[in-house]
Amino acid sequence: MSEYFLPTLKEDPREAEIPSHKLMIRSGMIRKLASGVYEFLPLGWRTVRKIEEIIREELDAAGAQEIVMSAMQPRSLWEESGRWDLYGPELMRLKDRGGREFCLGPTHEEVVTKIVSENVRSYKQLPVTLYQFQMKFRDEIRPRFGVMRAREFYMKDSYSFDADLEGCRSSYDLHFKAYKRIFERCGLEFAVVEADTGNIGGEFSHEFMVLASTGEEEVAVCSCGYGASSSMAGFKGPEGEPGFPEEEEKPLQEVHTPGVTTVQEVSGFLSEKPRKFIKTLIFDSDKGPVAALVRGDHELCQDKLLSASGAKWLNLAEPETVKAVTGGPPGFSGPCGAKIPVFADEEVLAVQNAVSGAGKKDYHLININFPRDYTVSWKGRLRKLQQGDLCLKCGGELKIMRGIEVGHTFLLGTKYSSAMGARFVDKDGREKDMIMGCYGIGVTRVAAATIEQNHDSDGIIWPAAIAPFEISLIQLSGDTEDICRSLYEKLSEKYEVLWDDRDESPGVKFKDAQLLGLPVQIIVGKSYMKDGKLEVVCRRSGKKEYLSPEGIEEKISI
RNA sequence: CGGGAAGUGGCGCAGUUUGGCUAGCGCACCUGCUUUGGGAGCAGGGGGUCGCGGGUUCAAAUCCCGCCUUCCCGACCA
Repeated sequence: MSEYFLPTLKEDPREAEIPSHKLMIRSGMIRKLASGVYEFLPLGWRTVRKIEEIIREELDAAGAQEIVMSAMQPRSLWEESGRWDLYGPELMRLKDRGGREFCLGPTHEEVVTKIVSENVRSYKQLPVTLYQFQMKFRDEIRPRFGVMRAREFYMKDSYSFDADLEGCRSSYDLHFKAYKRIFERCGLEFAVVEADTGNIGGEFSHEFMVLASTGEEEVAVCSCGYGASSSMAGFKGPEGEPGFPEEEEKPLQEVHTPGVTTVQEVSGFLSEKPRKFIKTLIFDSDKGPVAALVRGDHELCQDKLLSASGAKWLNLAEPETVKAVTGGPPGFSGPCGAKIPVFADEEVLAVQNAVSGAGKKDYHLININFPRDYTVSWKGRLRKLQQGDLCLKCGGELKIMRGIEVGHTFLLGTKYSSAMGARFVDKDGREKDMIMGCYGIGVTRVAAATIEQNHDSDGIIWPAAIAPFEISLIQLSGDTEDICRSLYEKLSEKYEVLWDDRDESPGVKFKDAQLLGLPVQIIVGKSYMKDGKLEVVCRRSGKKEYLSPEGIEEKISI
């Protein structure tokens, strides 16, 4: 260790906020070069390679084959798939000296599809699954939390090509199972959830989420095993809602509500519960303005509106647009007499004698009833999941948890193969599009997620499988160098040992050992000088035993 | 991109409000001596364009203008 490049820090770096980020910097795993761009130092890279090796073993066992593709990709390739324009500013673009345009790959569907389409002609050559480890580049809108959301990050991506959907499902399944084993072997507590396919596209997908309070995404999980990302989760509202009995329909009435716009304000002004409100949101989209209705105590899920409307993009409308479409300024929009398509969350329609904006400044309508007073062009699920909602499969209460997305599997279908002409000749002699799947694991993110789940106030507590080393050999007082050297040599035959032979005070060595969090610490000091015993400490439990050095390599378990 | 905060030796910070002596503290680093079980002690020492550029002033880390970088929140709730 006196020769190992391992700069540890006593104090938390100012830039770091969450435990994994602080600890990765303090323990000398990583350093920052620019926002969202990190270097991996020897200790950090060892852990990355451990994770990489676990992934490699499981994917090889599942029949996938490792390759390495270029990080730099020509614009023309991305134009074939249509993503040069679609991917947006997240795509890192550059030009060579001749002015030819390239991007730094954020993912490799285009490249791998080209490779396979150029080299596979017959169903006899299918299925094939290729994977690689590589630095990926995404110009994130806001990099944060160290390597958790970085602009340059190490990723494993694989791609499967099959002759038919059934084959693709089994390729998908092989990956799905391999992923479960990978994350189990890494020692992670995780949930698998049904997820949105986002701009990768495809038929369906699953996210592998490491559960942690610092997670960036919300997921819904049920004790019955069902799990989904919060934007995808199927759910129903809680049963029986006390305080809202069936009511007589009352006549529609306009009330003066000067200057009050938000549900909360109007609710206070009229002494009505938010539950009685119809929140009306006006959006601009590529298909023109649309209105979305959710109950006052609910929140709109924009992803759901996006898929319901079939639009490519949606933005909350500017005040001028709101005025033009509803007749009133923002804050006074309502569903009655709407002239644009209205998308309603199904729970809105059940609200009796509801309150909403009147479509003119400083007025709201009360006693709105469906379908008497307004119509909708679409009804379904638009609102966000919230605490208390019930599982569609078993009726149990869904738990909303935060998670870190470490893996994502997609059944792509023919999206890329048809766009890029990846075809083969099938048994029947006809040319068909290959059916694809793609599968990613954020390797560097796995390292960070592991620390989020495994740390205490002293430092990291590595699961043995991905710890950078397995044993901290801590050499203390004076005359222990020789015994340490022989221990180091003996233990190294079986374990990965980090020998702290630095000329530092005991306190420094203990603190650093706790910080680095290797599973087992072997301390050679007082007890050895006194009665020849080594002190063996488990980092996770803190349990100590005193063992003699003879046959020590057989006596410890990691 | 909108809002907030911040940039001062390697790291963490004070100083800026109210301009003024040689820019300071802790840690780290170097030398020597002592020390050696929970981030050692003493003595000596090295290291700073105070983010960058411009301006105001007799005088700028400090005031003004512009820019850059970093972090946090948001980027959908009418």
